Amino acid sequence: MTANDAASICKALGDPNRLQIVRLLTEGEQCTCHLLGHFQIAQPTLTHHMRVLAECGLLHSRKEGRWTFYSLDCATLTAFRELIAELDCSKNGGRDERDCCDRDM
Amino acid sequence: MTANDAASICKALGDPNRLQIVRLLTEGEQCTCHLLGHFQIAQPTLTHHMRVLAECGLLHSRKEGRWTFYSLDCATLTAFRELIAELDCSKNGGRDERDCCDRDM
DNA sequence: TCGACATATTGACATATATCTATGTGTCGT
DNA sequence: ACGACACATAGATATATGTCAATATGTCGA
Repeated sequence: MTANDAASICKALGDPNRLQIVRLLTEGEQCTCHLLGHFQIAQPTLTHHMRVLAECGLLHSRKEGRWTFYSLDCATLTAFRELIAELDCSKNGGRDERDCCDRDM
Repeated sequence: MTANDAASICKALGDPNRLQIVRLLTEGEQCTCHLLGHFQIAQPTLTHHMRVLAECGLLHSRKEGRWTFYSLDCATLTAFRELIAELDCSKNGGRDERDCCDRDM
């Protein structure tokens, strides 16, 4: 996963509704109409959010009759979780101040 | 950390430049001018990005003479990492299809 | 076949965002 | 005191985004 891929996923998760959608999907595959019951948004708005989540690779969709079932793309989500997990702060404060502009620019 | 806090952080990390800034800061505290050397953006643009990252709690800033040093807020970052780590996909496909609209809406 | 249902698409709109130039503010060295 | 430096703020602009109403598409049951 490239840094740009990760940024796209972060951007997708940057809307509270979309983050909640992903959290709901951790419980398993769900159809649009079921998800819709959890939000105060119109149906086309939810479809828009599902598209954003799908375009960055976070979702699978599957049609069955009238319904569309969405589920998390485990490979993408796992790669993303690992990238975020690498953002550690254990080195905070360890940088020598003399490394500021006088030396580096 | 509330879901809205997490969404704000995701939104902040949803810009490729800002995600890279956070990655650079995992190496330790750095001043604006040093960070600026890594990007093709104007200085006010970088300041804008630093403000976005600070407003969602990801950064500390410290002034020393002419310089402003930024570092990661370890508490916020850790809480965020844990929330993202909880987005697992092990239950994918476990939902009974009969649970769709007929039953739930 | 017909109507109800589930979802997708389109188009519009208000707001948010990333970026820049110009300028302001505070600090340091001389 | 003065100029250079590091950074912040203000204002402008083009683009992106979240939302909805209206409509289209495809499916199912009667």
